[in-house]
Amino acid sequence: MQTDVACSRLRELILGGVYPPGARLTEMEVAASLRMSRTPVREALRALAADGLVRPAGRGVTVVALEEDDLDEAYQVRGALEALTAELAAVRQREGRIAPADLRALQDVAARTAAATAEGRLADAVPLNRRFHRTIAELAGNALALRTLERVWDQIQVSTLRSLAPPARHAYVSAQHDDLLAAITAGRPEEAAAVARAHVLDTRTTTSHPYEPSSEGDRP
Amino acid sequence: MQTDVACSRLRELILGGVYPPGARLTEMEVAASLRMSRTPVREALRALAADGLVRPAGRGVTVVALEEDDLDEAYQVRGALEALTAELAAVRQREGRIAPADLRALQDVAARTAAATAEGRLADAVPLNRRFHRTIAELAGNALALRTLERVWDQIQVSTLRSLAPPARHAYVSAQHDDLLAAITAGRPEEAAAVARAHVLDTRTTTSHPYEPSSEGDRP
DNA sequence: TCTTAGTACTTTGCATGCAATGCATGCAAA
DNA sequence: TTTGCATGCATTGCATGCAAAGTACTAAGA
Repeated sequence: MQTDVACSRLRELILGGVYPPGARLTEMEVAASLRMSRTPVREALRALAADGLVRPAGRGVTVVALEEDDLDEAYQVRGALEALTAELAAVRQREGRIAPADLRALQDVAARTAAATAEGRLADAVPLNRRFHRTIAELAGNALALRTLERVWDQIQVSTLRSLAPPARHAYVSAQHDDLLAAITAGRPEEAAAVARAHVLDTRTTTSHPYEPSSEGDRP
Repeated sequence: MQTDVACSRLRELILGGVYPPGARLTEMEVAASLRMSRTPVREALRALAADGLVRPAGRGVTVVALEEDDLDEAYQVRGALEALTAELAAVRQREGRIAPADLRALQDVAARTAAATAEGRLADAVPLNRRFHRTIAELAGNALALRTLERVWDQIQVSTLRSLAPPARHAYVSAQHDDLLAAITAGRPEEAAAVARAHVLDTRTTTSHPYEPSSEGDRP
């Protein structure tokens, strides 16, 4: 269907930064550029709004641009959910319910992430990093958690397109990934949960705050 | 707008059990009964699908009917998120950032929930119970967590309409609520998180499994 | 120059028509 | 009795027209 086409196409464009945070989209514009009528575009925009990628802003919609406070919230939710998925994955591993091939695939992704990170290939490292986290969520066997996390990841990704991770922290991040991988591989749920959450919150504090929010009036 | 009307009206009907889990809805039916054209109905159905209340099923959509496995997943996510909101609420309380009036409102809801529960007024107790949990999530000050939890609560509510909580556990539930309230009031984040999560998972195990799923083909 | 009111235009929201799709029903044949 | 197929119909997907609502711009008055 055209609606799905519009949806995935727009998602790519937004996540790719072609439509940057704050950009305004109108039905007619998008319909013209995608060469379809307004109806499917309309539905696609509503779907993206439900996913939190755009939000209605008077006339039309704007690409979501999370404030610092919103990013804090997003990372808190992400931390809680990734702690859950890491824990569940570790439990499954402990109970022998994770196929060796799947575990090896995870280790492989981790290794490639570390390599890309170490060599400074950010264009590779960023998607690999996300894939590492997603693979864990898949191993957890909780589809709802996975879907929910995808939403949160998307929102965070859009709002942090400009500020790619500072290279100085890369070794540190890799070490955290290793710890998480080890906890899961060894089947230690509590440790996996704690490491995952700490890693996510750490990512927040080291990636962010280009300026201090200094308590100004922040009601939209 | 009519779309919003259709959306909230349908949400009521579904959460109220008028359209029971598994019920099939077609655009034309709904449009006729709500006396509007198919276009806003169509958008409303898509919005509900994004919220997980209905899902596309061949022609039209069906009201979501979570399997036991799906309910397990939903409760896991709910547990993780409510642990987060309880923790955040306790932190805010500890830091004196919760208005005394808000805290009293929470205590009030807790008391009314306990009363309704003790007196067996299930019709009151169920919405009050949800309101208790929602009030905590509101106190946490994390809008994303609140929105996400609303989604999960909705899905759970739809799928557990028939099986109202077994009366035998009511005293137990009230005790757990008291513990949670106490941990938040005293500003003890770790304890609040642990109690909240345990309470949610406990709700799952005591509310559910009317029959053992015993691995039969269970497509309706 | 600043403010205000009026007007015109952009853009959305909804309805409806048309075409396409997929499912059900019935019939025929094995 | 069952399987295969064809036909008809219910239902959706998309386009377009029209009306309403909000916004921006212009002009006039203070």
